[in-house]
Parts: sequence; C-alpha cells; structure tokens
Amino acid sequence: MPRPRGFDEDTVLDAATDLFWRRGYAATSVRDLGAAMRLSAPSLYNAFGDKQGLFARCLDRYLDGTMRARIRRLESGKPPRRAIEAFLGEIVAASLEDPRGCLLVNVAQELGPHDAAIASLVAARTAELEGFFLRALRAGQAEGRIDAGLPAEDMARLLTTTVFGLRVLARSRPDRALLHGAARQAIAMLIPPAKEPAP
Amino acid sequence: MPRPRGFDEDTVLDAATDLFWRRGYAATSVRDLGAAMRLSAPSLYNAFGDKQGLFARCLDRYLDGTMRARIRRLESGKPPRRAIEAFLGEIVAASLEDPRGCLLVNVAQELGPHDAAIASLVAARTAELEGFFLRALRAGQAEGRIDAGLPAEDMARLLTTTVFGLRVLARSRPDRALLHGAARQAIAMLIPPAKEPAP
DNA sequence: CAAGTTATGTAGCGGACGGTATAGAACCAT
DNA sequence: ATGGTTCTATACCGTCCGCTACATAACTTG
Repeated sequence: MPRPRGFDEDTVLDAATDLFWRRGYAATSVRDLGAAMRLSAPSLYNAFGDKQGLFARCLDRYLDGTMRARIRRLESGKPPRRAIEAFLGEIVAASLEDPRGCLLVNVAQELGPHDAAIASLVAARTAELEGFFLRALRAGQAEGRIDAGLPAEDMARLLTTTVFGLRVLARSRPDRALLHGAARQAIAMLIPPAKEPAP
Repeated sequence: MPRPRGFDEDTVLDAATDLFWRRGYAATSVRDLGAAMRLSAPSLYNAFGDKQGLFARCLDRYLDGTMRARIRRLESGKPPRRAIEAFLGEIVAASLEDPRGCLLVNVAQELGPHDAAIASLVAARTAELEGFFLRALRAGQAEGRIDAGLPAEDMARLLTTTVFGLRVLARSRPDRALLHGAARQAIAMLIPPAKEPAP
C-alpha cells in the first residue's frame, strides 16, 4: 500500500494555475511553482511528471471550469440576445477586475506560434465560443430580437474576436470607458432596426 | 579617435526585433539575440546597455515604423470610411500572413501586468489607434457615409478592441473565414441604413 | 516483523541565464 | 612612434534553470 499524498491536488493545481496565468509559461519557474504549491521538486515531478505536464493539467482544468461553464449557464438560463449581452457584460466585468486576463488567450499569444498542440486547442476552444455566439445569434434572429440583416456567422466572428481583444486589454489597458464602450457597441449592432418586421 | 563599430545598427536591431516579436521577451535569451545579431555579448552590452535597453530600442523602433506609418498613410490618402476599411483589411491580411502578430499586442499581453512603463506605452498607443478610428468615424458620419445612429466613441472602441483580438488570433488561430468575417462585420456596422438621410 | 508500493526531503547535476573582466584591435591626433 | 578613445573576442562569473539521485517516510498486507 503506497504512502498517501500529503497535499490536496485541487489546491496545488489552483496555485500553479494562478502563477501560469499571471506570468505566462516561460517566465514561471519550477521553483516558484513549488513554492506556491508548497511542494518540493521531487513531489511536484512525482505527481505531475514535469513542468509541461503540470501546465497541461492546469490548462485543461482552467478551460473546463471557465468558458464552458459560463456558456452553459447563460445558454440555458437566458433568451438568446440576453445570453450574449450577459456574456459580454461578464467578460468586461472580469477584465476590469482581474489583470490576469484569460489563460486561454494568454497561452494563445505566448505559445500558439510554437506549439501545435496549443494552437490546436485554441482552435477548438475558439470554435466553441464562436459556436455559442452563432447559436444565440441564429435563435435571436429567428425570434426577431437580433438583426437578421447580416450573416450570423460574421457577427459570431466579430464577437469572438472582440472577446480575445477584451482579454488582452484586461492585462494591459483595463480602461472602463474602452471596454464598456466596445461591449456596448457590439451589443448595439445586434439590435434590429426599428423597421425590422417581426418574423 | 575611437574604433568604429563593426555592425550596422539598423540591421542588428531588425534581427533583435524579429526574435522578440516571435518569442516574447522572457523566452528570448541574450545569447540567441547575440547570435541573430552576429554580435558578441560585450559588443551587444556595449552598444545597447543590457537586454532591457535593447528591448526598449526595438520596441520604439517597431512602434514608429508600423502603426503610425499605416495610420498616416491611410488617413491622408483615403476618405474616412475607406481608410477604416483599408486599415482593417491590412490588419487581416498581415494577420493571415505573419504569425508573429503585432509586437505591441504581444508585449501588452506578456509585460502589461508587470511593467508600468509598458502598460503606459500600451495605453498611449491604444489611444492613438482609437483616435484614428474616432477621427475617421466622425468625418464619415459628418459626410453621411458612416452610420450616425450610435456614438462614434463606442464604434472606435469596438474597432480598437477588434484589432487587438485579430492580432492575438494571428499567432494562434489565423483562420481566413474567422478573420475576414470579423472584419466584414466590423465594416458592415459602419454602413448607414439605406434610410439614413444625407446631412 | 518484513515486503512492497508510492511519497517526501535534502542535496546535487549539467547546462543556461544575464552580465563582466581583460586583453587586444581599430581608428585618429600629436 | 605614443596616447587616447571606443570596439570586439575569449573566457569567465555567480546565479538560476529543469530535473534527478538517494535515503527515508508512510501506509497496507501477509
């Protein structure tokens, strides 16, 4: 019967995720990770393999716990346009409050050009986000609450791109007027002209 | 009379800029820089002070040579709406072709949270970009070629945020449909409804 | 008790990091 | 020729990097 672990895995993964999120992958050392996680190097390597393996665990865990959860919650709890508005509102609020930004976006920028697995993951998650917007846009257009004058695909793409931009600005220029204004305009473009007849 | 330098400054700065642009600051070592610049370490330090000093030189030079030049060119050569359309078109084309993305955006993400000077620089350059959009939007609204139904400020903010997003996607998800679609929608929102009376 | 399995702590590995010391080189002026 | 100034090359510094060796610890089973 092996010796039991002396740490709680969720707790140490939270600590590691936070460091990677703040500093990026290259600028986060294994010693700093160990200190934050309160683990010696052999314990850390024993439990997670190596720096890269730990990073992958942190990233997977982060991704399952943030964007997907938000999409699920909003998609199931609100009408289409409200879901988009709430999504953007939450992203702006988070971006103003948390200078870490979004780990996916951070990783996309840092590792995307050099790491095929990361680029692949970014593609998949980007598609999920776009998919959420597209579903909501189509449903909203069908019920006449979202402007049907332009393709929902392009709207979804602009919203997706906007979210990426907001998340970079979170780290470097979290200006209330800028972020709120961008979201306000993005939402405004959804509104059908007053002349749009109900379907 | 001192010994003349054995290198061309522009050439070595180009080489260094390229490395920082591709890899980011933390993941670029002084040895790699030296190799790319074909300078020994003492020569590099003698000429540029230290890694940080070299980085600052590269960044200043990049910033003067890219966004400002583009804004100047488009602003003086095209009508307002055309200038915005061309700007976005060029950003999309560059983003599809060059996986380095944009050094300002890369730096914003990597160093923005930890380096007040960088955050300050990002703020200033973001304001310049926003200023370009705002001038063009106002002029376009005044001549009736851009929708005056929403505040030009919010439009400028969304366009600015979109550019940041496009530049992150350049590194991680340079998908033609996504980037072109986002730009197409951003441009479409500028168009006044057919009912908008000319001023 | 011993055996087996995995976890943890101290100490250390080889190599990479940003940067420096020092000697000699390249140039002009006297 | 010497003197003065800055530039460059080789070698090196102290420290940090990701990771490992090895002894001991913690647990269950027989």
